[in-house]
Amino acid sequence: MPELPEVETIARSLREGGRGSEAILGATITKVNVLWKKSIACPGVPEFERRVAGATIRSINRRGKYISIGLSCGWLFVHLRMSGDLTAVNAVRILNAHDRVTFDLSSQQVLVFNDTRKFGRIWFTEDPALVCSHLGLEPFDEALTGDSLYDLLKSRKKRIKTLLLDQSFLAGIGNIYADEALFIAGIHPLTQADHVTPLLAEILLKSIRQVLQLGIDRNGASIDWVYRGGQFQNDFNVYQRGGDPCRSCATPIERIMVGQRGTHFCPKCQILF
DNA sequence: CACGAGACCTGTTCGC
DNA sequence: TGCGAACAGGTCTCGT
Repeated sequence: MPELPEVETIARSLREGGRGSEAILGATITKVNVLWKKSIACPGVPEFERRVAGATIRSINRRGKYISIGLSCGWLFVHLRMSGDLTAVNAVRILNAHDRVTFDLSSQQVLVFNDTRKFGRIWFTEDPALVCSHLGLEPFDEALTGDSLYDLLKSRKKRIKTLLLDQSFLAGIGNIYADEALFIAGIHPLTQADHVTPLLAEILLKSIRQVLQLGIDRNGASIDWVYRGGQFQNDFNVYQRGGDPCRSCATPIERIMVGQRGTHFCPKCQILF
């Protein structure tokens, strides 16, 4: 499910409360319950439970599509992959279907990792680089400019859509926001990255930031049963609109597969460079 | 280096 | 109505 705006929304909810979550900053983890062992990426489950129990939650942030939770003794990183969710609720709560890991808190709350498809993973580490050193720049990083994006693109032969999904290129963009950003930019998803000119790179960066910011403003997108509360799905121009008329020129939106991902675009508004 | 296929998983939707 | 296929917001690994 979650791309940058959804992960940002979830992290903010845990930090400040909202979207069905309570704020948990300052709480101490009293007990860890691992219900699906594979949800723990590292270290092993016994060590994970032992080391995380007793830790105090000091910070909650986002890096790429990871939620980073700063503890008194290290870091928790949570990647929600396709169907994960992380919420904090009052302790009086019955176990729900697909709950994979729960953290009992001193504040009479429970932090719950729920993940239908079991793709999500949680890491505990003392060294954040171990988990996220492979990530590229944040799309809103001030160091990222039209010029620097052009520099990153000019020697790459990949299709632009594939590159936008590459987390070591930029961190946080997923299938929805890649399609939406390329539509705003007027760039065909199959355009080879090194065909993007400096001017196009400038336009693409603005488009990426525009759709991500709108997504954040709408609390993310909620498409089906997985993630609720977001409203960005009402602003889709192309994603899941195959066959529907383009909002700009009325040409039917096309759907193709790019790198085994459903890809949506307007064949008239988006130019293959 | 770039791409496609397959794996990891469960649930919903679509076509016959 | 039933049933199998296709598809889903992600990422890793392997073969070409």
